[in-house]
Amino acid sequence: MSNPTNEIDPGTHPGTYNAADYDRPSVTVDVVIFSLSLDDDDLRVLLMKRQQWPHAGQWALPGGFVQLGESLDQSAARQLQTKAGIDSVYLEQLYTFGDVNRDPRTRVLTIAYFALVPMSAVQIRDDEDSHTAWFSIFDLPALAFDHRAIIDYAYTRLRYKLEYTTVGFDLLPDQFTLTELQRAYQIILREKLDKRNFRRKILQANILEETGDMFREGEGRPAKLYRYLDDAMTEVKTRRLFP
Amino acid sequence: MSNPTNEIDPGTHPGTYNAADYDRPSVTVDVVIFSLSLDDDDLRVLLMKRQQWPHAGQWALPGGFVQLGESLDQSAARQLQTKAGIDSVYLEQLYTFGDVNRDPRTRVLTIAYFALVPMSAVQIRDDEDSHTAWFSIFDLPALAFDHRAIIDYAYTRLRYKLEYTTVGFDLLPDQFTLTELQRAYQIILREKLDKRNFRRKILQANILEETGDMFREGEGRPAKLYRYLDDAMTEVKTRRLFP
DNA sequence: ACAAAAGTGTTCGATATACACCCATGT
DNA sequence: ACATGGGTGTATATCGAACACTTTTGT
Repeated sequence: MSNPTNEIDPGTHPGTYNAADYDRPSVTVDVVIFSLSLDDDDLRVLLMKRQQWPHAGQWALPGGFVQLGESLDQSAARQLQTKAGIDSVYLEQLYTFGDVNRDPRTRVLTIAYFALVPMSAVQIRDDEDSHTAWFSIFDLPALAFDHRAIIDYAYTRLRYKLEYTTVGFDLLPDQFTLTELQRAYQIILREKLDKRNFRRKILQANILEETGDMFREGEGRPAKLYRYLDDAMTEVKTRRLFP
Repeated sequence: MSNPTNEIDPGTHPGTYNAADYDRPSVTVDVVIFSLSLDDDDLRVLLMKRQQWPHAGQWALPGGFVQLGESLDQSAARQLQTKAGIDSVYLEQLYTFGDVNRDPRTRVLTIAYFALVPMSAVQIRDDEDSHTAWFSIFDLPALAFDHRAIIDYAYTRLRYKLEYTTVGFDLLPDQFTLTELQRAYQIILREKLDKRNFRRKILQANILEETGDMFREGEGRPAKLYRYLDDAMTEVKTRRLFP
């Protein structure tokens, strides 16, 4: 595992060498873009169909090389813009995948990000280009590279964060009803939540304000619309939102 | 931010190109090695003094280049072995730091890891080589690169994980008393815990077994020694160990 | 009038928190 | 005998979980 001729340490004991002279892996960023479809109770991920070797014809996460002049966060944001036309959404670094043979071409590390985009912001040219499409996280096709593992990891993190942060709001449009919010939680957590308990807890957390408007659709009593108070902390202190 | 000539996507739409032909950053791994000194109520980090430019004379995290033939986890484990002589400890990937100018030499990403080593496993040649030393996390010297930010991030993660996992045990030797365990928690969380409540909760969690031995030192009643049940889950289900 | 969705309180069990004294040993 | 650290139980407050009916609208 240890290769003495390559055992150089730029961080602590650099010799008189040029860091750029040594073997370097290729580095990409891949983004797991989540969105919610409340209509059919589905959590979806954006995938792109590969056109070339390796894994030609398989679906893969949107991603690309990290350029030398951009930070990792910038690179991930650029993928969102260029691949999905999405701007300024929730974006968080997830994990760096670096198994030696995860890419057959050469050594490629990938820094995985996950993004949450509200349904309303989704204007992907989905049909214009059948190489880009949304897939249910509960029914994924075969995926290129280790992208299945990356998505699984991202979904675990999403469920986890939902319990003690307010990331759920990033999947909803600016204004939403409490029923919509509850359904978002139910889809992601895959469990039914009690309506009264849910509403009490979310309102007691003091992170929502009524917009004053109402949402009417079809029959039934109109629902109050709420807005997320952005200045509310995103970490819900010491106690979980949904323990 | 977007450079069209470099806008190639190996993950999704690779052209007929060689991934290795494009600009690649250098990639290192840096490890935040934590240890506890129960004697003086201190949480410590292992640092190494840099000998060369840049930041010569400043302290830095142990780390080094990722080699093409090793995974990231292997690379981190190798740093632990070669820099600190430590084997098989708790080791977890933390975050990848990739700001454009974090290293003045060239573009260098670093994948930060954090390690928890029990006091008993610490046999660093600390005085033999004054370039390696332990520092209190509460009183750090000036650090090279962005290593201060990396340590801060690692400490936040450690405190956080302590509350809902059992990582605390990885900082203790194989056998320990409940008082030692409580002090470990108190040092990391920086708060005093109630003795009775602490003991009740940790014992009710069913993750410890009595070794049968007693610990005697100086005056006072001897204390029962406990061992961590390794087969106990490390994630404490849905409820926090210390809410 | 009725169907459909929004909205609303209370009870009960579990858990967290606060708190003070006796026990076993070394000196 | 006393100093030192180990070990133990109870009462109260808070929080989570379970549970069903009324209100407002469209048709």
